[in-house]
Amino acid sequence: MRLNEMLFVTLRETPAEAEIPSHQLLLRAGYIRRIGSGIYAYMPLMWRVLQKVSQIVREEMNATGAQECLLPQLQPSQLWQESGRWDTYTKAEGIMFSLTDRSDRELGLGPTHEEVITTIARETIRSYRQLPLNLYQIQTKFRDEIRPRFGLMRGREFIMKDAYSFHADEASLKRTYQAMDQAYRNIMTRCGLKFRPVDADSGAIGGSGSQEFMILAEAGEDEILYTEDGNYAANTEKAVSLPPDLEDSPFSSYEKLATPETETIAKLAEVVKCSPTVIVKNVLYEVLYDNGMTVLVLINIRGDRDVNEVKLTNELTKLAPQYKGKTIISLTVPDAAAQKKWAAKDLPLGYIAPDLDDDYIVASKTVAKNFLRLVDRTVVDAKNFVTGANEVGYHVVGANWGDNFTLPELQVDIQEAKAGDRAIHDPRQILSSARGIEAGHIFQLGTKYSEAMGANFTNEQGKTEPLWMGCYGVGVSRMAQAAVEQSHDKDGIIWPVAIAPYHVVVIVPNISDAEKMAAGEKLYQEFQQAGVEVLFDDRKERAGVKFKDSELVGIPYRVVTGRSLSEGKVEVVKRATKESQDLPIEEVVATIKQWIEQDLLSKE
RNA sequence: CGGGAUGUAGCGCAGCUUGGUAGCGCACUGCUUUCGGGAAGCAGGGGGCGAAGGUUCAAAUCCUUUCAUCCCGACCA
Repeated sequence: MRLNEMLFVTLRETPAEAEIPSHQLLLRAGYIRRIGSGIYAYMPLMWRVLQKVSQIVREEMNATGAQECLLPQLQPSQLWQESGRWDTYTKAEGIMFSLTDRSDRELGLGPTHEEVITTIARETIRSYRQLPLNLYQIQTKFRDEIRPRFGLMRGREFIMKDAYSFHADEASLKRTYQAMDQAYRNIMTRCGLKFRPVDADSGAIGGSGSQEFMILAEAGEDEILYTEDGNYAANTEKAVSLPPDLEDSPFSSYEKLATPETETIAKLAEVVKCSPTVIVKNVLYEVLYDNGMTVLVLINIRGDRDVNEVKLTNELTKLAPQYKGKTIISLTVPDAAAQKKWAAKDLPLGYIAPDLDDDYIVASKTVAKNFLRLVDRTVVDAKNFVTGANEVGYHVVGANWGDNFTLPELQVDIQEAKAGDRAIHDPRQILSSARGIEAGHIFQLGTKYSEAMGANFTNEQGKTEPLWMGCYGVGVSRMAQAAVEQSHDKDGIIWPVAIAPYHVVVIVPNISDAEKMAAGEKLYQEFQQAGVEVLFDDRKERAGVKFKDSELVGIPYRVVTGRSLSEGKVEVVKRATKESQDLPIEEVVATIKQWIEQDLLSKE
């Protein structure tokens, strides 16, 4: 491609809207343009990058025997009502754009495609003989994100590869899950990315096991906890750990103490002179289920630990049937306004005890009359602990379960693991923290959707059974930006060769120099004939502008028909290292072609 | 949804306090010189200040409403 004929606009200054390097660089180098919040146009160079990423994804998927297809983005609400996700996706998480057509039919713009694919499966899969199957597509997804951010990192419209597999039994599902795990590792590696697979929460997609592929970068939205031995890595949302040991309580007898102005754990620990680990913290949450039922949740957890709301949400979802609900609409710490709706009297905030009386709640048809009491495992064995006295300005010390408070029956793990905690698999290993960008996520769905939607097959024994399913996603556009986040310098982008929009840029420093222009033109033709993806900078610009642009845009190899031309040589510069050398003009094409081939091979 | 901030030319910004009819840098157009690290000079073109309403002789500037965008938080009392 000749730059002179291309829509090629770079910016000298960073647009104010961009915060992180990858977003700034993609805008400055002219790869993307913002059209609305979380909505971007992919310009010609970006589209080439996205197609390269897609092609790598496609090759790795095909290699596992998966088949590519294309599913509709416009999806009837009926399908989502069958799976039970219409309400959660349009109301609770509010992540699905929904619309009504001229005949008053409700439709959603596909944020994901389990419903569609399951419909197809139930209509077409009859027998175990057709299994296993794995169907995938690469397509634009729509999600009404709460807060779109960082350019392509979290957009409301983005490109995703999603795959869905169907199986006769769990063992077959696990085999495909393993194959996908390997395919995803291959994809990330081939794209030149540093990544880490981690245990993950399944979220609203549901199902049992799931794993995320995190691209390591400081700007990542997720925190990863891992051990140096390589045997454990998990998203903080999901991570389990052994907290630091309990310290001995300085109290041996039960006593009520005046502790004015000790609403926070830090202040309390200072005033009563004890470690936060001997404090039992009591946290109040308010959960709203999909049937309109509000339940107040009282959690007892160790003073030095925080509640992991993802874990809590999972526990509360399990308990939903108890309140005749199916899913959670919202989970909040009730503020003063929220408390007014159900509190019979002022709560002793900051001084709540595990036995906070249920008469604080004004029960009604929509508010459960008792607190849902959950105790985190961190305080089940607490001895002589410190906790609130249900009276502003007072705490109790030397308390024990059984003697002073009833240990709640529901014992759960809802503490948030932190860097520095010990690992469960080997307590000698300490968890370290890193930040990552979630680029891929694979799930073992099990029979959740097939059961809900009646997608059955006949097994070898002639029995009707629900299909086992898995689903597997890759954020294609997110991965492309993540690559920039991971690979850039002060001058611009440094694309991994495998996903660079072009491999070589031929620069003529001054197009009015006929000899240099002719040499550039000849090289451009030769690169093309050799099948090398080449850009030709034949613009009427000064040399400095062309050099700056080539670095900003991040083309891996630069060839300059410049000063050394008189000796029959051209300058070749590697973008990543800025390493420069003069090569005889007749050897350049073959040499660079070989470098590119090596670059691509070494990643496979 | 809450909090913070910002909307003035394609991009980055000034001007608003103290109303007087829009400006700077980059980019863009033409010419001259320059020509391997975002050139210099000269001459140009483009916006009516996010939108709507109001106050006023007069509004980017003051008031009201509204829309959009960005950032932080979605949290333990």
